Amino acid sequence: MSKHKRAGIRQVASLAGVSVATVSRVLNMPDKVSPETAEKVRLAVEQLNFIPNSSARALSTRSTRSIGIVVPTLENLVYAKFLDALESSLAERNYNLVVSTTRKGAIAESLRVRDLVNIGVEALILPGLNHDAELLDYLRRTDITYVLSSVYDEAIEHPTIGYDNYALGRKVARYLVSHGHRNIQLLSGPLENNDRTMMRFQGVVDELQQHYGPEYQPQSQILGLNTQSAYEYVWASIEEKGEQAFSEATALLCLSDVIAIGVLLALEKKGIVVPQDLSVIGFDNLEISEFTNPSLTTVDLPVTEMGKRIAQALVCHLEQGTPLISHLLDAELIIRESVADIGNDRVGSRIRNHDPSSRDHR
Amino acid sequence: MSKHKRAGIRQVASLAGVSVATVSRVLNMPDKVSPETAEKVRLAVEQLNFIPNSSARALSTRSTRSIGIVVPTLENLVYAKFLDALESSLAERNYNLVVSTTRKGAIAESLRVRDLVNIGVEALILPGLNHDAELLDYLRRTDITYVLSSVYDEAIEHPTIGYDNYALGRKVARYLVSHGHRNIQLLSGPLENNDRTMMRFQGVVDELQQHYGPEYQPQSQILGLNTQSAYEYVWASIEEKGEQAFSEATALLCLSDVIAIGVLLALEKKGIVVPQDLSVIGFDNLEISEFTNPSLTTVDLPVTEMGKRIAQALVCHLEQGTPLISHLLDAELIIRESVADIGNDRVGSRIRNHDPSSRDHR
DNA sequence: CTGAAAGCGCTAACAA
DNA sequence: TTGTTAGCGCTTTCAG
Repeated sequence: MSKHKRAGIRQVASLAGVSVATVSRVLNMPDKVSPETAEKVRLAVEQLNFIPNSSARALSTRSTRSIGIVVPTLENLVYAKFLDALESSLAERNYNLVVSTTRKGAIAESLRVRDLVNIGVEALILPGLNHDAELLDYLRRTDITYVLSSVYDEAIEHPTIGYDNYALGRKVARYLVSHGHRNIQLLSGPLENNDRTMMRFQGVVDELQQHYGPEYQPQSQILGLNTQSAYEYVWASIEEKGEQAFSEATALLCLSDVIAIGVLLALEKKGIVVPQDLSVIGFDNLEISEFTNPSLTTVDLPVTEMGKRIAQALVCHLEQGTPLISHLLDAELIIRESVADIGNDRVGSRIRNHDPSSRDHR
Repeated sequence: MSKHKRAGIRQVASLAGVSVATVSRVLNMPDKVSPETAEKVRLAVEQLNFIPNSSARALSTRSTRSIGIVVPTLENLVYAKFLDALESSLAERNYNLVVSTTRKGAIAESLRVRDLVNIGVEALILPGLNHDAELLDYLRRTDITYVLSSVYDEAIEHPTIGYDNYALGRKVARYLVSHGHRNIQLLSGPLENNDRTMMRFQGVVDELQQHYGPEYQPQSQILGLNTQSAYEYVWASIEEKGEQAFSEATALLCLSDVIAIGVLLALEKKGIVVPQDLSVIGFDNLEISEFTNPSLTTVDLPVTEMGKRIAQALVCHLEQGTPLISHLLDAELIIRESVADIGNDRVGSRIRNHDPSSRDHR
């Protein structure tokens, strides 16, 4: 196909009868050039199909205008939604997003970070708190701009922009408690290397223990982070134990909507009706969660807002040196139909009074 | 935070007591350097936290090792799955993926392409056949490597790597016909600017007309490409027309699983049982489609394979000049529970005989 | 408003 | 095996 190499700025310059400096000017600061000269140059650019060499420009301006992110996988709507918002916000500011995955953990995150750094991203976004110490150290030593997403932790030395997963865990548990649930079964994705899930888990447990005493331990089951494993787990449980598979529990608390949806579908298939027989609650608020039967009560994670905030924070830092500070984003509990109020006045009233002193009233 | 500027290759060289060429060698072809020197250099690199400037390298080697893709949005699992596979395959070959979205068409694709070209991607991936003529012309003029994904069309002058959406439309329609369906209602996402949907649509219509005569026209409804619009459409139809909302149709053919899922959920909510009362068939084979009630019969699009093929084709072209040729990928119909066989021997047998001559038998 | 020339930081001949 | 040096193609002073 291609024979002739691409035209460079000098070809353009000579064809337009001006200097390369002028060509560069019409490209980057057109108002500093007389309209006629500019026009001549534009013609030459057009004629030669000139595309400025981005590497040369980047080398000269020391700015690649690209930002990298490493996620476990793109096959997850929560990440997809976040990335979508991030990409949009970055694009508005003329930055590009380079995405990299660890293939669900199969490749070390630090390796992917090196790759991104080597191709010249100016900043990095890493979801979660849990990263290789060496990686974090590397980032600090090499003075690379980065922010941890999907989490908020002001105590930590890294900038975090996200939500408080622990608090959300408590919030969800509290909601269940306020609806009279005591025997709650937790269903979660893998905990290892996923601090967000872990924090939610811990939040749930702590909240339940606060209400039901320190010896209280909810049942829990760790599944894959997908609909299939949840579906199969519920299915198998019912096949095995029959009617009383979940008889000890009044609610299934799923740490992710993809799991909750698998649960809902399997329960339905098996004739267990939600929320009459069993309540289900999720995390993420996927698009579909509004339309399941019954619709799913879940936590709406502010991933779109998070994408915007991160883009803004990073760009301000890169361009104006604004310090990167942590942002806490609010996540709302979306109350729909999948949780029943199984009555429990004492607990209910205890919850309604939210200040610490109220606990002394019982 | 940062005061001291990053170390360059000369600092490393002088600290290691060697020349910059040697440093470059240990970085890029370690075996061409004596182990001792290499070690000295590595130490210096370590000590100075040296990160080679990617722009300088790219300028020198004229290779950015990055490939760009423009998609409408990331919030769609079909794209997400494709991107995931693409990214993995690219990463294996040491290329990076820069993703860019048109925000569901809000921004001109050609603009996003310019952005990608300006930051130096070496190749582009554009889904579908339908692109601005000027854009395609630009790509050809400027001699940028690109491939059209998610489609296959050997007649066209552009390299396409994907599936034959028209043929798939026919395949799905044929399946329905073979199960005795005649009154079929099509439910699709937006047709404008989406040649893939359009081709499927056309394939369905052509196949049906082949069986039921040229005057046959299936009912059809265009919806948004999401679960919500499908759900709401079905819901509203039933609210409005009651029992006979879909009484003319025996099957709902959805050109996308996200739509099929909304349909399934709404039908279920309204007490219409699939497939006894109405059959439903989809396109995409999302993870969840296997677990819906009933499970969804759908077309499994080979997006993972497509990602691999594209990565391979592009990299071979860039590195060895291998010509880019179109690849046709096979997409399988996954038969599950959502389509009933409503009997129709004549049609059934007509279908089973697949060669053209069989049509003369009627 | 325009041009000459000095980099930007690395790679790759070429020479030693 | 190692060093010298000339680019890579653009941006950006600094003069004019």
